[in-house]
Amino acid sequence: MKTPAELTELFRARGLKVTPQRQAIFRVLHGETTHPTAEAVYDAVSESMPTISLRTVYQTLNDLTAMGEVQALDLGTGSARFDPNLDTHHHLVCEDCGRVIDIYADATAVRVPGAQRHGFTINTTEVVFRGRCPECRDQARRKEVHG
Amino acid sequence: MKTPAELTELFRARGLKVTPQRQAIFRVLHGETTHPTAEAVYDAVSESMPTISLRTVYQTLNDLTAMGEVQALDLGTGSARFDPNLDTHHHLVCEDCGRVIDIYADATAVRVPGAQRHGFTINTTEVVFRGRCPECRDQARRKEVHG
DNA sequence: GAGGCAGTCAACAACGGTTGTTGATTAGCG
DNA sequence: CGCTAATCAACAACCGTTGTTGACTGCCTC
Repeated sequence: MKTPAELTELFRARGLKVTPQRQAIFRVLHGETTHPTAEAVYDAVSESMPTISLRTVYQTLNDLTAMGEVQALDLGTGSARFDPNLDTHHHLVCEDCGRVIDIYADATAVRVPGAQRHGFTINTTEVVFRGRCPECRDQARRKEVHG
Repeated sequence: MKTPAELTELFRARGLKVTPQRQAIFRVLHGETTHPTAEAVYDAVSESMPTISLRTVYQTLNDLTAMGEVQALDLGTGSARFDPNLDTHHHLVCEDCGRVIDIYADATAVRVPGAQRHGFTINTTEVVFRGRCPECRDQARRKEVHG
């Protein structure tokens, strides 16, 4: 994603004010690779700015999403996740803990055969790999042994 | 998906009773290709059985899901959708109206490169194509003209 | 064919994630 | 400097889904 400085410019250009809260959110998101939920962003920002409200975090994340600077993901983990990675990529999701990992795999070969297109205009192709992360697998195995 | 008769057997084998409500749900789902929401199933069943409760529909759909006889899909359309199609297939989703269409496309070539696997055990690979159905596209165009 | 118990019902509450609202306060930026 | 957006706290509400209760029904086994 863009740097906090670049986002600052963008917000100003859009007539949006660049508040300390927003800057703090920019900083948290920048370089983030864990696809945090709004709640997670809120927690992270709260460390340096304990008075920020969850409401404000949602607001700013939605602004960023509307501007296309982050991507909102619904991966069926209960809550939306915000992905600062704008490169074309896919996702690997742990079915237990909900952890999300970026995957760079070529999916250009996967197309909808014309006969099945039903007149749709197709905009995006997402691939979601689901499975279990090592931690959750170990935990499950440990449970089995003890059960 | 299995026929109502086969599902009846399965339910009995599991010690679950085959009530008229459940049979009505079986009948609605059988041959269904529209990936209905629980609400939609409820509406459909209500026609022949006006006293059925939404609660019961959820219960039975969850039972069927647990038994692997339908697949619960979260495609980011706000509510879960139930897919009676158990063949390996993918989905085409209208970003406007949420309509879902089954897609048979070969995605076996799409794999997670080993280096990116992070030790995950990968169980499934879902491909979701997003776009607009003809109806929603026309509607959007009409709006543009008038706007 | 009768009884036990799963299933169902209605009605209601509650959940979790997210958004709306209000009214007061703060502070960015032209 | 002042306009106005942004924020805050506190609360309510939304939607889809699940839990609960207590009474009733009817499937299925024996």
